[in-house]
Amino acid sequence: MTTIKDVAKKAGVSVATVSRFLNDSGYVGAEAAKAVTAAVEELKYELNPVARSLNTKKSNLIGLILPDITNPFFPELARAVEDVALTYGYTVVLCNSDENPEKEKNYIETLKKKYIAGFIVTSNQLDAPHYANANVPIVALDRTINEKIPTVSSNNKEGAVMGTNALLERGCRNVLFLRGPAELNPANDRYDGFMEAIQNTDAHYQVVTCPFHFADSQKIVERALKDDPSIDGIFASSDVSAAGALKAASTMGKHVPDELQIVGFDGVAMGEMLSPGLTTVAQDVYKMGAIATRVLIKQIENKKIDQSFYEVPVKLVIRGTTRSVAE
Amino acid sequence: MTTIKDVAKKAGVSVATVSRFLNDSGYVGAEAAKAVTAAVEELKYELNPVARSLNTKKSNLIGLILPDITNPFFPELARAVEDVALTYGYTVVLCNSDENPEKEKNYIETLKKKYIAGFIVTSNQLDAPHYANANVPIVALDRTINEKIPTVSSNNKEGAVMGTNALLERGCRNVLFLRGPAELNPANDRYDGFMEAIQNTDAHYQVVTCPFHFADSQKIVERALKDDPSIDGIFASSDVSAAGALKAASTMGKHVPDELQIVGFDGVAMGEMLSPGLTTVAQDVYKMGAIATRVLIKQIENKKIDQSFYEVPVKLVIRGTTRSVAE
DNA sequence: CTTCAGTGTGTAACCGGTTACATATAATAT
DNA sequence: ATATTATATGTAACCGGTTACACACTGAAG
Repeated sequence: MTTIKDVAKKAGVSVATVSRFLNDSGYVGAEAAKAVTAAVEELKYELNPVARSLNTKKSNLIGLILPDITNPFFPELARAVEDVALTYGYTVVLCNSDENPEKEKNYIETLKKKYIAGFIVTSNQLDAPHYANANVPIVALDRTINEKIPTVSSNNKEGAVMGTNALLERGCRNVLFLRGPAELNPANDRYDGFMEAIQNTDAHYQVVTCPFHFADSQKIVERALKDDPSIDGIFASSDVSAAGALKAASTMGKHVPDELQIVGFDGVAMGEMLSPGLTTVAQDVYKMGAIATRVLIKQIENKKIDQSFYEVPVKLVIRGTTRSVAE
Repeated sequence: MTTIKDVAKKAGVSVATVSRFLNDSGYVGAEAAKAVTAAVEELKYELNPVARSLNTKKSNLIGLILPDITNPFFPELARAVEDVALTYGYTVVLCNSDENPEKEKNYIETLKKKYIAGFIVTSNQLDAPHYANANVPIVALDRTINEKIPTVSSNNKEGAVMGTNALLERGCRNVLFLRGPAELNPANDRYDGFMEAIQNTDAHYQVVTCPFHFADSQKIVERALKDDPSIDGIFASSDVSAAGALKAASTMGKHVPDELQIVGFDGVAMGEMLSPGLTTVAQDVYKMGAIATRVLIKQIENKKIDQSFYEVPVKLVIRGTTRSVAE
């Protein structure tokens, strides 16, 4: 392995000059620069990032902390983070937290020892001290941590309004809202949007709390449909729940979309694979991940960040679980 | 930050003794050991992994190279790798290669500079030199790289036999096999299994090559169904293709499973969300990832590995896209 | 002709560990 | 009693970089 010393010798300068040249810091004369360039080229020198880290107490590692990569929402996020990180020369460490604060804290501690550059975090531990006091750049994704930490999120409330209206415009008069867990910020925002859209309307509605879990959602919807067969529209706070609802409709012989219309929220790929295809409020998950990563890198590189809250617009994707709108 | 020197001073010994004690290498007297333990405790000393890496040219980083985390097959794998890695004190770096050899090579080079401990690789670049000559522990997942590199894989061939028989036992007489891309080892094994199971049978069959892609699969199946309406069974080499087939059946008004039965391969979570639920040959993806990681870590820690090929059994999961078996 | 800021470069300390080597003592073998 | 081995520890070099500091030179300002 060739080191900076080899380069220095070959170029006939000191290691300090080579280092300065490589880091574009301090003064380096034109001749020295040329000699170093040539030596680097000839020896195929590549800087040792570990040695650098030890000095600078910095690295190009980014930690991505998420509850569970297995949840269909996250892979796309991870993909975006990795893509953007790569173009900026950063490397992504994957951390499944299972929403467990101990695990999160552990990751943070472990990676800080490696001089991790920063974290992108998706967590429900809203105001956990290990984030607030982490003393390392952080960007929160999809869920607010605290005011000092930049957040990127979907426009959940507006999305919920859009989704609700989609159902109403298509003739639903008795809507079941599948509300996500109260600990989740986005779930609350979606709930607010739903309420805002439906409240001054003559439509009936009911709200049921429902985890973002397929089988549970299915069960909950089956019961709701049994209790009130006149439900003609379901707005689920997540696509997984919507899939559960669709399955419930299928097992109970409710025809979708003729007897029952369903709208999901998320826009995961699975939605189009269902039959009928799932109408949903699609988040631009990739974009969220990409923005989060760029904002994080700006923070890391001490560049000014213009805002501390980024809201990514959401889009209604009409597929087969809703009818064409009545004029 | 407290360093090994602080500990040495506090314990009244030299840094060498502290290091030896911490690494359990060389001799350390009982008194010294006690003093060091106390000092570590009192100062809350934690070893700096970067400094250690610089010396030892080792790290506890594991690279996970996969085509695209967005592909529903991989998140579960990643999850398993991360889980196991964590219990052994390793950290996982996520690498989306897009099957691009340049990107793969790049990751390997970049991470080797960080003294990465090893790689888990899922790649189609079967005999790529950057793997064969990587000079770092590697375990291949799901796809064979070369003979020297341990591989863990599903029992694809046997699984395909099971899937085919499931269709035949349930009365299919004209089976369409959706064959995966020829570059993929598992696709070939599944094809072999299908052929073996169907060949000495009086059932008709046809084989169509079909990428592991939903919309493409749907289109291909729609055409096949149009060309030959007597097809009464489809065995897809992947669940995503099976989902496409199911969708095709739905758009063409073929009732599943009465007129057409479908079996997939993979066992991804999406399968149960479809209506009807997808009958599939399920791989134990988590187990594959877990085994791969353990084998890799054994390699890293220079422990003997008993075999170089691990085959994880596959399981037939019967759901709604197949009928109950005729007696 | 000083003085001083800007430019260019090298020496050596330092980041926080590991480890080869030297040295010393106690235990065992011959 | 002496040689040999196992145990125990410290000193200092080293891993491969960064950077504070000292020093030298140049050109412009006063």
